[in-house]
Amino acid sequence: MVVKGKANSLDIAHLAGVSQATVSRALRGHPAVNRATRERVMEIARQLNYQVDKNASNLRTQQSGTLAVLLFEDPTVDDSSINPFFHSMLGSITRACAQRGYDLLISFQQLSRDWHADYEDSHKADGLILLGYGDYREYRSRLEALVAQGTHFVRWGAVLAGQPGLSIGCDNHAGGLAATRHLLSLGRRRIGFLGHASQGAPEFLERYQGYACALREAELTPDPLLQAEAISTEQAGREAAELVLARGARLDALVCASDLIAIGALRALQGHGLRVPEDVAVVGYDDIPMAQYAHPALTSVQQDTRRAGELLVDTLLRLVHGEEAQPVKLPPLLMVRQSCGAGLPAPPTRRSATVTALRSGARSGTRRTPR
Amino acid sequence: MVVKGKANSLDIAHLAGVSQATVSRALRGHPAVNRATRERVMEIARQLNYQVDKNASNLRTQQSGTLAVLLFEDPTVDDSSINPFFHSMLGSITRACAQRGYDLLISFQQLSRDWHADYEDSHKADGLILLGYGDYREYRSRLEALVAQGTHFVRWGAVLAGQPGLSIGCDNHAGGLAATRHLLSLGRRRIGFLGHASQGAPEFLERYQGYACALREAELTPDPLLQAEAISTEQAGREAAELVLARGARLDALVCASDLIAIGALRALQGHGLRVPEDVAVVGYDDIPMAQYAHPALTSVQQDTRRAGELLVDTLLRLVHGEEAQPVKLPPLLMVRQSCGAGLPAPPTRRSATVTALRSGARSGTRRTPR
DNA sequence: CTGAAAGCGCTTACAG
DNA sequence: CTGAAAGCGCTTACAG
Repeated sequence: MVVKGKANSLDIAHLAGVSQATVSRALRGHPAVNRATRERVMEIARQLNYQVDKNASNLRTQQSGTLAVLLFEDPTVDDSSINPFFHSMLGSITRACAQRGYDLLISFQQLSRDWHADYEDSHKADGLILLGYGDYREYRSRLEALVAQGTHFVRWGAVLAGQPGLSIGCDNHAGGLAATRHLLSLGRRRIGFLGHASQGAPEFLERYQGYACALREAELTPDPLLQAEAISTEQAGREAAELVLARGARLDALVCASDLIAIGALRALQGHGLRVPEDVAVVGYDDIPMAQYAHPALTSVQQDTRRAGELLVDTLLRLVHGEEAQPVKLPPLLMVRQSCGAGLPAPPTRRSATVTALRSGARSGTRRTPR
Repeated sequence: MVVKGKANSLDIAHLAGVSQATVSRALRGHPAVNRATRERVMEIARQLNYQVDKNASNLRTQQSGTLAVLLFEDPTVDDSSINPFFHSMLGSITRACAQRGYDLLISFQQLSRDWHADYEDSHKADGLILLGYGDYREYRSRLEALVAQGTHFVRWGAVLAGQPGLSIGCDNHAGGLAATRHLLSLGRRRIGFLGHASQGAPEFLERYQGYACALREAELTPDPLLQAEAISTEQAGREAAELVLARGARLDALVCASDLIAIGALRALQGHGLRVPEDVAVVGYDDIPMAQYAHPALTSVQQDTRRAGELLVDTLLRLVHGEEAQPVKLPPLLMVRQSCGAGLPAPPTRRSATVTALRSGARSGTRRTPR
């Protein structure tokens, strides 16, 4: 019962004394196969360590049993580090795929390069999961091309009307709203926003709009002096906070569009001698593992990555199978830790960051805006 | 020039007025193809958005152009979080694969379940990369099965003699040595070790041996009272530190077999009112992103994940192509931050953790060993 | 430089 | 319940 090299279904057929077609049926659990036959075939297959050749079966069935994740990274980010939030998503997608019997291909895409990557056209994957914060405008046309080609895909990100393809995302507006309401409830009034609140980053824009909405509920006006643009890196967060501080306007809290931005902001604030949360409260977004190790531990808006991964996979699979599928907005969850100052005494007499505080504070090493 | 559904090479052949074989040759860059012919074929392929069907070409060539990463997780770990160190490895492997024109399949393996996963037997991958800290003894027999089946694979981990297959790893002994020597050079003498220093976890064992070796160089003896077992989780680290503290022996530093263990230890020490690094210095291992956000920032032994990913991929590819390949031990790098107390004044008068300090310290919530 | 043909290892109507 | 046969879309000797 030794077969040189890898065994194939014909080898098994010979050994079992049946046709190759019957071997194939037995292995796939075709109901019409005689029970004794099936068991004999299965046993021989087991002994030979036989595995169906996926290339052959995929070629025949025109399916791949594989999904692909395309991870988009902002090219300005140091390419050795992925945003930790996407690591978490990746983990949950991988698990969801495995549970459903699909393999997962992963690919890091440079936004700059040509990318639809044609996993589906080349029959390497039945569908694509698109992950990443990038400039949305840059790749909208590419999404449209995917739709035009009939490629099956789902996108993680802002759920917008009139958007090509189907998106699954966190309710970013609700997240920005919750973070800001929480700060307001703690007595903060001069609340800033750090993030790239442009059309090109719809997730961040929605978080900003939630922030602005909460302020208006409290009859406050978002102050442009307390806002600065930042992509999702610690350095951008530090620079954005420096910029806001340099403007000298009063500030007692910061809502940050991501945890990396928030961690950068913490460093900048502390570098200026400001205490977090006593002088300036900070709230982040994503609840990456680092958030709880930040000092002080970062209050953050958590996205349910486990549920998100499952939804992305299940939704994509529905699309692949030609079923109806809906975009979904997942509710965010505010994780309250120390950086928002939730445990502090009543706020009225709290010192807040002013030009004075800024000038008297220790200078941090990296200063981008010389003013 | 419209073809219904996906175009295949025969469609192109008709449009170009050549045989399908010529299309295949032109597309693959076969040198014998007439230049004008090739250009015509390429242009038509481009217009049709044609992609070679990988299932067909792989079936024909008996290759897959794909590698697979199998990530093993300790089943006791909360399955929503992967050790951050492996995230970093995954990122670098993904990039290395992409650069070399290979696709990457990823799969999370439960140690408990059947796993060789047969990616190679089923022709889904040309080779496997095995990643993970698990109980080595549990899967040694599986490695042997892979070798027996002629599967191509490389393993990340301890490079041991007589081990099945080929391993690429960090020089764990050198890492443990460097961490401990550093603490000794700062005047620490009562240095403990937290990690699972058994045969089942050879990486940790090697780190332990480096630790013990450094102590002996300094004419000190590793004290079993200052050692405790821990798998690589924060909780295990906290519990291990609690256990050591509960024994009441004097302690002025801890070498931890991973950063997660070290972060757990920090919490336990601080929960007992001990100051890090003044009372007890702590050094971790892996230099995960969180290390620098720990409080105090964690001194840690860094593994060069970028180089590691490249080496894993290149070595596996050599194996796949039937070339010679060698195991490699990468040199570690000690990243000095605050937790080791490098910036502190001379040590002789330093308070150290004693039974007294323990008893008087605040109690942390989680206590595993009631003694 | 190009074409006709075989064949990679399956799956699945079609017959019986 | 089972077999003979076609065919998925390529690649590559073999001829010319």
